[in-house]
Amino acid sequence: MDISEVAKASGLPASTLRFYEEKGLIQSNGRSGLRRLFNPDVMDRLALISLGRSAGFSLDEIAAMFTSEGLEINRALLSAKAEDLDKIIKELTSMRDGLRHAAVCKAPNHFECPTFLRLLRIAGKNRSRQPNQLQKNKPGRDGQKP
Amino acid sequence: MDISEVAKASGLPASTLRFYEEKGLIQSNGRSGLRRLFNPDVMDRLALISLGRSAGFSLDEIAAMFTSEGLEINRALLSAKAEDLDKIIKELTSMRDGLRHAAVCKAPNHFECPTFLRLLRIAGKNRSRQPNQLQKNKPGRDGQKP
DNA sequence: ATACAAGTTCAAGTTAACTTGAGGTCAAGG
DNA sequence: CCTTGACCTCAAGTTAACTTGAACTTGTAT
Repeated sequence: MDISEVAKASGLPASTLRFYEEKGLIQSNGRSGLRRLFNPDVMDRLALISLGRSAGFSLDEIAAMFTSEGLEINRALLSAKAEDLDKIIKELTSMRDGLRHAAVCKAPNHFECPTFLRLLRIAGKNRSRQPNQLQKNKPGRDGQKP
Repeated sequence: MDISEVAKASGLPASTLRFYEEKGLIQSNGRSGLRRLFNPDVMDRLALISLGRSAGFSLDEIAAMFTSEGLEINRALLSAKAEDLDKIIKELTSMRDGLRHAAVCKAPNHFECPTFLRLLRIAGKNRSRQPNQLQKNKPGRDGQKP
């Protein structure tokens, strides 16, 4: 596959694929002239990277999991991450419920609403987590220029 | 309250509080000499900011919710965010389960495990989300220098 | 044969959310 | 009075994860 095929199939811009290669997250297996050639199973790697990112691993952490012999995941690390995720899920669930409530709450302002305040208190307990930013919808930023 | 009290109570370094003030996320209500004085209810604000961050809002989005008259949340936005969260929760749940499985999976490598592959496919569907990075454990970085 | 779209490299730019550093101020204690 | 520590400002630095731009090369279509 050439880079644009991989880009298309993965939804990632070519620049990201090059960047990932440079980081050692994926490999191209040879060139045709200058052009990288990718083995189709790079798609699995990319899926795995995507998974890892979604699960909160940094690219460096993911790279560390892909040791020399393909993929060799540290099982303890997986378990630990699963537990992290579980915690996050519980918090997000509280927040979702809190948000849903706040959206329909009749109190004159949210600080007078006991439900909302309870939510705040839950959120307050977990100050240790960094953002999980959602992608901004910058229009037309897909790696293809018009 | 002076800034160090707020810092202590909130767990945030003073530099972050100043930064938040500059961004308009919190206000100090006056000075004693140079020093900022904070009204105790800044703590509620901070809790709300923490909540917002955890729920995936950027600081700018949060700032936009705190309109002139204290906090005046756009209810439609809240609902929308609740739905976003719900989606994220579902995905994270799949991932958590997938990770738990992978951690104990007997297959010689994860690509031969159908459960893991199913997980990959789930993760693959959701390439639009940015990381939710967990805080690195940099030791001794708490805003207090020795 | 030549144009050109699609590759390539490498360095530098971007964004969010802070942090760090240099240099300055002030109130209280010795 | 003078030192000290906690605070201040403002500019610049940091990190992750990419993106952009400039300048160059190449396979393919005309």
